[in-house]
Parts: sequence; structure tokens; C-alpha cells
Amino acid sequence: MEKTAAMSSRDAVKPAKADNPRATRRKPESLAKLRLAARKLFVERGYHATRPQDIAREAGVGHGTFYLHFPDKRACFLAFVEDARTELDSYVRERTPATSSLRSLIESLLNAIYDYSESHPGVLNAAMTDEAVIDAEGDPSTPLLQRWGNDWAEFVRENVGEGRMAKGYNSHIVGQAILGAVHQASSEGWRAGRSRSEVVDNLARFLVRALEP
Amino acid sequence: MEKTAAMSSRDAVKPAKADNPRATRRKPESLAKLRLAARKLFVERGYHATRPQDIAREAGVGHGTFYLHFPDKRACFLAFVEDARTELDSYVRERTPATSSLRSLIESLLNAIYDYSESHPGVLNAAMTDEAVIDAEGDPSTPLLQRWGNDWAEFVRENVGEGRMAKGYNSHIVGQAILGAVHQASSEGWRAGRSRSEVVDNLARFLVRALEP
Amino acid sequence: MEKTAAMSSRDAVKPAKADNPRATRRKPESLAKLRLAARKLFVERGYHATRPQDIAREAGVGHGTFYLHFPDKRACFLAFVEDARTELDSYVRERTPATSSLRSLIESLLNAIYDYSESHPGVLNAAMTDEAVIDAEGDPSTPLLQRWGNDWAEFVRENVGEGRMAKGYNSHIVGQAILGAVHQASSEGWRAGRSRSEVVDNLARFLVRALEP
Amino acid sequence: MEKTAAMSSRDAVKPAKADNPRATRRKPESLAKLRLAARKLFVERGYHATRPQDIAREAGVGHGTFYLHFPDKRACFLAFVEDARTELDSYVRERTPATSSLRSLIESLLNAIYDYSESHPGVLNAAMTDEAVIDAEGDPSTPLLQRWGNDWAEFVRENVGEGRMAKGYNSHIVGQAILGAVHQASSEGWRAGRSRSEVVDNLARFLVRALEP
DNA sequence: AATGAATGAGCCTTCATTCAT
DNA sequence: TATGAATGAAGGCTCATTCAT
Repeated sequence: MEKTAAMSSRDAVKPAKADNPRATRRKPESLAKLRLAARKLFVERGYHATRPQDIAREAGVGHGTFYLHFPDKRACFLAFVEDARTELDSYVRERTPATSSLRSLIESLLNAIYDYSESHPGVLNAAMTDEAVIDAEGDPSTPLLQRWGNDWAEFVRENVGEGRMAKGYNSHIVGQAILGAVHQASSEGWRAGRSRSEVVDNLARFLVRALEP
Repeated sequence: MEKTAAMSSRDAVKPAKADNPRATRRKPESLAKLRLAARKLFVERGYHATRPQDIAREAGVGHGTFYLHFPDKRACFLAFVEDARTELDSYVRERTPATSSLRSLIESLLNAIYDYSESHPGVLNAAMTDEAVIDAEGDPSTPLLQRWGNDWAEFVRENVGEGRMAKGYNSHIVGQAILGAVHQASSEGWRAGRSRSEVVDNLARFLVRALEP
Repeated sequence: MEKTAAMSSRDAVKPAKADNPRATRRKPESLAKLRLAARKLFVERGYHATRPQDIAREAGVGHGTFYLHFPDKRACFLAFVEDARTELDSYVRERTPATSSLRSLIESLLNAIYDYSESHPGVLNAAMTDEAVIDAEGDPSTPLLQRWGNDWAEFVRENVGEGRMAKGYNSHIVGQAILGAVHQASSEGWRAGRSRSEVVDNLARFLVRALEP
Repeated sequence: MEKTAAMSSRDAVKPAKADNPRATRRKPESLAKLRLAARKLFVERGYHATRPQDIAREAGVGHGTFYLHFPDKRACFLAFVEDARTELDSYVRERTPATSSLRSLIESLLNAIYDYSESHPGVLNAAMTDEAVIDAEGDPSTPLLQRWGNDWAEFVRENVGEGRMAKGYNSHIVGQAILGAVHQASSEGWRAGRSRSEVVDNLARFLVRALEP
């Protein structure tokens, strides 16, 4: 919600801020560094094995600074997840053709996801696996998995509407099924050292057959 | 101070206990109680939010007793997972017809899994989600997810062999995809309060279409 | 005080007891086994790293049996120390000539101690080092070191009386000095792998020169 | 909530503290307090009866602070031992005449050790007795006893070289013997309430006679 | 805005001892 | 006499978070 352009704003740091009327005027470099560091460590070690202090050290700032930018560790993780989601969204949007056959649509989608995975290794996995585990207490504001499932559900609805997919499915259920299939096949495939093209090919055929009219 | 009451026989184990309903240290009772308590708490709270002490208290035994039966918390969790796996296996084996159409085969499978899920609510989820997270160190002797994926792969291979499924898939990849689809659709369906029959129906159709020759 | 002939009574177990009017009548085999086991473990691991359970298991009896023979761990250790003291006494008494030159007297003494050390490796060290450490609370009934120091003091007094040693020393102080010299030189010599004859020779010359009239 | 009072300068460090006598977290103060507290408790209670928490409380800091300065309890004890060694070294170096007779040399040495013992009662004993007992595992980087024995060995070698001591001894063995004699006579003498001059006098005569050419 | 020393609740685990059998 | 399951106080240590500077 308030993460706009922080992640990649390594250019024009001060000028950009000068525009902002609520003159913070200070470079929020530390936030960017913390985000990067948090991502690195959450991916490498997982949520529970990563301490705020570790993140701060990795970011090269004092540990107190962490709490200037995040109310607590949980929020930092959630921000990481949110970033991942936003980024993946961009990837997918940028790489998906407007219209085409179901098969090539699905392949584009899978390839976009894989492109993201390859340029941000481990990120999706970390974001998805740990979330179930960051303690429940606070409301998790619709978990990532559910949201991605919803995205797939939306995708299904649209394509059914356009006649490219079989009718009769409950899009939510099938959306979640697709998400699960993609996630599990991918992460295990990665673990087992399978080639991307093989996984994408199998998965695409699997999904296309399941979904085509 | 010594041997107040008579009754030193080794037979009549339960009658003796009935007389003295509270306590009476009996041998392998505590393990069973601990197992039950562990399952309950791992399911309700997850791995990290469950302390060995909690399990012991829930089981009604001292917390030293926990370490009489498990070398550490991790082992206790692994035992819980193993139990779940074994139990689900029984469920599935008992409820799966020897031969029949792909559709009814898959429906049987899904129904068996659902039967298990309904009589052991939350167990599969707890076993699957937390395991990725209990930290490595010791080799996890092939994680549960992978193993269940392999089971599905095996299922695919067999059915392809018997001509009930389409050729050309890499069974490992597709096995994992099926596992993911089933798991994700089920657990989200459960979360969303969807009816079992609806989920099973959608999932079965989805899988059958993806897999049939 | 009540350890009389237990340690080595491996012969005539039952007959010997039959004499005892307070008819225990049971073979106290387990006590002997526990003593042996305790010695082994105290020597190998030290006081703090040895649990009563370990001793019991090593002895091949149940852990409860331990508390049939010793009120607590501390008492068991003290008994071990006492045994060592008694045994060393025998060794020394058996191997010390009635009268002779100071030099050969001291050599006999040292050789007796070394004989004991060699046939009971580590025992003296364990008995001496750990005692300062078994917790103070209860009165340690004159620590071993002090008592052995007193033995040496006695030895000095006797020899001074017979004109074989220099007058003018405070026998207590010198007794402790001798004890310390012998103990430290021996245990470090053993650690460093020095030959017995070299240590005995150096030590004997050192002590003789310090003590001769 | 932020910056109530003025005074953000970085000078005037101590005056500021004088105003607020209690607390005021200052940097390397806690280490000094912990060191002092550790020494006190290790001396009074020994290694095993002293918990890190006790040391922290004695130092007036939270027990987390303990682990800011020492990786674990063992390291804290080792640091205590090292301090003792360093301090005693200074004492001895400051109080030992460059050259003189063997007798006055040894007396100086003993007196230096006694001076130290009197101004730091119990420290040498605690450092020496407990060290054998803190369990191995990590290499104790030559135990204190051995090192002090080596120092004495060195002392012997030097004096033999300068003709002040008898030839023919193995300096290592005799070094350890001297260490043992001094340690044992001193600590027992202290326990028995003997006067320093008596112990020093007896010990000095004993050693001089043993060592003089 | 930034720092990092300080904190203490809380975690996992051990072990001397008891006691019903 | 012997057993060993059971106990819970206690121990060492971690880590998310605060706050004086």
C-alpha cells in the first residue's frame, strides 16, 4: 500500500524526494537496504531463522533502524511477500500476450512465472511456504496463496467467458487447483534439478487438457 | 512406606487401574497420550507455537516424560507426520477399488483423502505445511510432500501402463502437480467452507480430463 | 566406616553373610557392581558428567537400585574416594620396607603410588580433582587431599624422629608440599607421556634433597 | 515521545551520567561489572554452582547482557582464569628482584604469590581447581596448571643455567613438582589458618634445599 | 533519522530422585 | 530386594524489542 517505487529506486534519490511536499527530505535509503536484506535472508534461511538483527546487519544499518521502518518482524515479512506478489504480477503482465490460444496463454504464464523464479530464486517459495507459519495471531490480510489462487480463478473465469475454456468448473476451486499444481510441480522440479522446459511442457499440457473446452 | 496395599500380581492390569482411576504410572500409556496430545497441538497451533511442555501438560504427564519417548521436539513432530502418512495410507488403501474407470478411481482416491481429512481435521495440513519449516539440520528423510508426490507419480505410472491414462507425461512432474492441485484446492476449499462434494467433483473432473488418454 | 570388605568380596558371597546375625541373607552383589561401575564412570567422565542412571546401567541394575545402596550421588562419590584411599593405603603399606635409607624409602613410596596408579589408571586423579567440586553443602568430612597431606606429614614426623630427616620443618606444611609435588608432577607427567622411571627418579631426588638432614 | 530534553552533544559524557546516577546504559561498563561479578561468584561458589544469570544479577545487568560479552559460561570462566593469570604475572614480575641468592629469589616469588592471594582471596584456588572440571569439549588451550608448571620449569632452567640451581633435574618434572608443592601447601595452609610467614618460610627452605646446587 | 547496548520472557532440554509395582 | 517410568526444578541460552543517546 505504501511501497510504491521503493524497491528499485536506486537512481535519482534526492531529487525525486524534493517533489514530495511532506518534506521528509531524508533519503530513505535504509528502507531499501532493509528490504533487500530481508528478502535475501528470508529466502536463504526462512522466517524463523532470520532475526531482525540479521536483516539490519545484512543491510548495513543499526538494528534499531529496523524498527523505524517496520513495526515488527512479521510486518517486514509481510512486506517481503507483498513485494514478491507485486513483482510477479509485473512479470506476468509484461509477458502475457493479449489474446491467443489457451495453450500458448498458459505457456506464457508459466514461462513468466519461471522467468521470475529464475531471476529471483527461492523468493516465491519463501513467500509461500513460510506464510502459514508466521503465527496466526494478527489477521493475515488474505494470505498470499489464497490471493494467487484468486488470480488464477479470475484467469479461469475470463477464459471461460471468452470460450477458451470448458464451462462447468467452479472457478475458485479450479483456480486453487491450478495454483497448487504449478507451485508444487515447480518447487519440487527445482529441488530435483529438472529442466525448466520439461516442467513447463508437462505442466502446460496437463493444464491445457484439464481446462480446454 | 513400602508396599502399602497388596496386589503385586502382573495380570489384571486394567481392573487394578479402574480401582485407582487417577494416576497409577503405567508403562506405555504415556506415549499414547503424548502422541495424541502432540497431534492435537501441532494441528491447532503449528510446530513453532507448540512447546514440548504444552504437549506434556495436554497429555497429563510431566514434561520430563516427553523426553522419555522422544529425543526432541523435532522427532516428536516427525513421528506425528509419519503417523499421519501411515493413517492416510490405510484410508486410501481400504477405500480404493481394485480396478475401475479412471474417473471413479480418482473419485475414490479423493473421497478417501477427504474421509481422512474429515475424521482428522487439520492433520494433513499441519503435517504438510509445517514440515518444510522445522529447519533442516538432520536429514528429513525425504519430506512428506515429496513422498506423497511420489505416490501420485506411481499412481500415474501404473495407470498409464494399464492404458487408463494418457502417455507422454513425466510421471514425477505430473505426480507433484496432482498432489499440489489436490492439496491446495482441498485446504482452501476447507478454509472457504466449500462443500466436500463440490470440491471433489470439480477436482475429479479437472484431473480426469488432464489425465485421460 | 561401613565399607569394610565389600569391594573385593567376590568369593564366598553367601556363606560370609550367613555369619552376620542381622540376617540380610541377600547377596549384595548389586552393591559391588555399583561400586565398580561408579569407579569406572567417575574416572572416565568425572563427577558431574556421571549420572546415577549411568552408573546403574553400567552395573547392569535398575536405577532405583542405586538409591538402595547410596542415599545420593554425592555419597556414592565419597564412597569411591574412600575406596581409593583404602586401596592406596594397602598398596603403600605392602610395598614399603620397614627401615632403610631416606632415599630408598621415598622411592618405595613413590613406586607404590605409581604401581597403584598403573593398575588403577585415573583413579587417584578423579578422586582428587573432583572432590573440591561436589558442592560444599554437606561437610566433606576432611577432604581427601588434606588427609593424604596428613599422611605425608605423619611420615615426615616419624622420619624426623628417627633422624632420617632434617629438623625444623613444620610437618603439616611440608606434608602438604610433598603431596602437592607428587600429585602435580605425576599427573602432568602422565598427561605428557613421560616415563615412570624418569618421574620417580626426579621426584625422589627432589624430595630427598629437600628433606634429608 | 522523542527527544524530551536537550543535550544531544557528544562531549560531556560523564557529567551527564553524574546527574542520573542510576542506570544510563553506557557501553563497556557492563563488561567490567560482569567480569567483577563473575570473579566474585566463581570464587565464592565455584564453576558449577554459578549460573550466568547469577553473574548478571550480581553485576546488576540483565542476563541477556551476559551473552553480549561472552559466548557462553565456559568462555566467561576461561576469561576469569586468564585474568587471574595475567594479574599474578604482574604481581610476580613487579616483586621479583633481578638477581640475588636462590633463597631470596624463591622467597620473593612466594611472597609475590602470597601478596596476590591476599589481595585476591580465593582467586587462584578457584581458577586452578575448577578448570580441570569445565568439561573438555573445546581444547582448553593448555590448562592453567600446565602453564604455571611451565613457568616454574622455565624458572628452573634459567637458574640452572646461571649456576644457582643443581644440575641434572628434568626441568618440566621439577617445575610441576614446585607448582604442586606451592599450591597445595598454600591452599591447605590458608584453609588451616596458618600464618603466611610460617608457610613461606617452610616452603622456601624446602624448595631451596631441593634445588640448590 | 539512526544507533546498538540492554533487556527478560521464554525456549528446549537434562537429571537427581521418588515410588508404585 | 529390585525396578524403571515418571517427575519438575533448574540450567544454559536466544531473540524480538526498547530506549537513551
